Amino acid sequence: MAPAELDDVLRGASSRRFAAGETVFEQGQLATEFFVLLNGRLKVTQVTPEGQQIVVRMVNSGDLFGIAKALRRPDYPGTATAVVESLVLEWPMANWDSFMRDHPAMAVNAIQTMGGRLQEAHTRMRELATEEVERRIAHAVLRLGQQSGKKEAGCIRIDFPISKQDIAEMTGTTLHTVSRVLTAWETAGLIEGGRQKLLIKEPHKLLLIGDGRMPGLL
Amino acid sequence: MAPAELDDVLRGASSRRFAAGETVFEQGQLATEFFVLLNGRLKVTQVTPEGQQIVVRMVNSGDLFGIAKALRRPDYPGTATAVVESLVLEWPMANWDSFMRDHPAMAVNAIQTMGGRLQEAHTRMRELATEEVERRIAHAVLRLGQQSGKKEAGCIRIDFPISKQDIAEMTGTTLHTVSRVLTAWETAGLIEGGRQKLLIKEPHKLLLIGDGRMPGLL
DNA sequence: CGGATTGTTGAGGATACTCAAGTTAGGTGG
DNA sequence: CCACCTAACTTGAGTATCCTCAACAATCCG
Repeated sequence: MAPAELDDVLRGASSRRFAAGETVFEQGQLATEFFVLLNGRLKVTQVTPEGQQIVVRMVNSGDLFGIAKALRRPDYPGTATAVVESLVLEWPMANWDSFMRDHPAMAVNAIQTMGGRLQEAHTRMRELATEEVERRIAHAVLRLGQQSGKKEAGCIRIDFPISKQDIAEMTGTTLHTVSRVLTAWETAGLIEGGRQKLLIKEPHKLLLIGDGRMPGLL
Repeated sequence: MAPAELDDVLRGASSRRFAAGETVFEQGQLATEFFVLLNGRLKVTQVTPEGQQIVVRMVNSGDLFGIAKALRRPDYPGTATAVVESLVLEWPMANWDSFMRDHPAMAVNAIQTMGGRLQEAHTRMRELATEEVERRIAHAVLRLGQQSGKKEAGCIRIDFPISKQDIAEMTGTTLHTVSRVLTAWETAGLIEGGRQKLLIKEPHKLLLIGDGRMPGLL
């Protein structure tokens, strides 16, 4: 995008800071803004009518989020919560249509963002539909590592806090089952430091478990 | 879209007919075309490395499909099979970028198509993660009715053949369980004619089951 | 230091899968 | 038009996975 064009786009934006635990927007709220995450980490969750929660996705630096307009919805379909201190850029949703019209590069970008999400959603659907719990957890942990992990000498560090409850809500299982699985993995030396900043010590073995090419430790 | 613009778009297209059971494209194949379904009904499936199949979605008249480019993929991620005789319009994938660039209306359309699919994918994810089998089947059947059913005096007719295997692959369960559930529903008078053209006789009761506000018949 | 949140671990049981054997429906060819 | 054949479905029994319930332990945070 040309610098002049970029200027034009940024002129409409304002930035905001969120502390860990604060929410950027809540499920059901009227969608008055859309956002880009500049820095930090968010999780997007949904609550079912019965009160069960699921984690829809994690938002990483650079990601577009809260684009209810693209889904033709007046409200946000989920809640976005900062898991670490985060900085976001926000635009009035009223700008969305004109942005799409006047900046084809942004439209293409939006399409590709949605394409990526659609693929991930399909992957998770397939996992939920066909895989047993331990494999789903392996895939979820590996995905976290890929999307927001840092390599450290063959290991992968997930450097933001992720609770077992969160992992359960990503994989359609319970806190209890996640605890049992991760304990078994830690005992076998595949991972470490479950509580705050998970370290994947043997990504390769986790991958084997995820693909069902290794027995599983339960 | 202006008639002249539409003409321009249609010039690049060719149409093709598929008999029931024929495939429009197969998973893994190089994506050389994208499509619009003019008439008929398709299902899009994926096969897991272990050989399990899942139904990703049904394609209805007017739907855009096979848009691998929007997902930044060189190949089709799934297989599209005609479930009834179908007519499709196809364009060389090479036209995709120029279409998006030159016809903002098409870009907006593509975004909204993807938005709709993303929402459906999230809904199914949530169902798979939190609901028990009978409720998932209820939701899947109701979704089929909404997307491609015809109202007949308070009932809803799904007028294309749908096997129990297909429903199982939509809901992450087995043929056997689907059979037991549908048999129970048919006995209770909620549905009829499971084999070829399913008739939903009591959509309201199915909705109650889907939402967990009715005991379930297993 | 104390309360709250988060995680651990065990026992028991329900849901839904697997395996297995039969049945029905639908299409095909004689 | 009927007989046959195959694919789709039905139904039962046994069982595995994973959930629920429950009590306790550890960690975090002010």
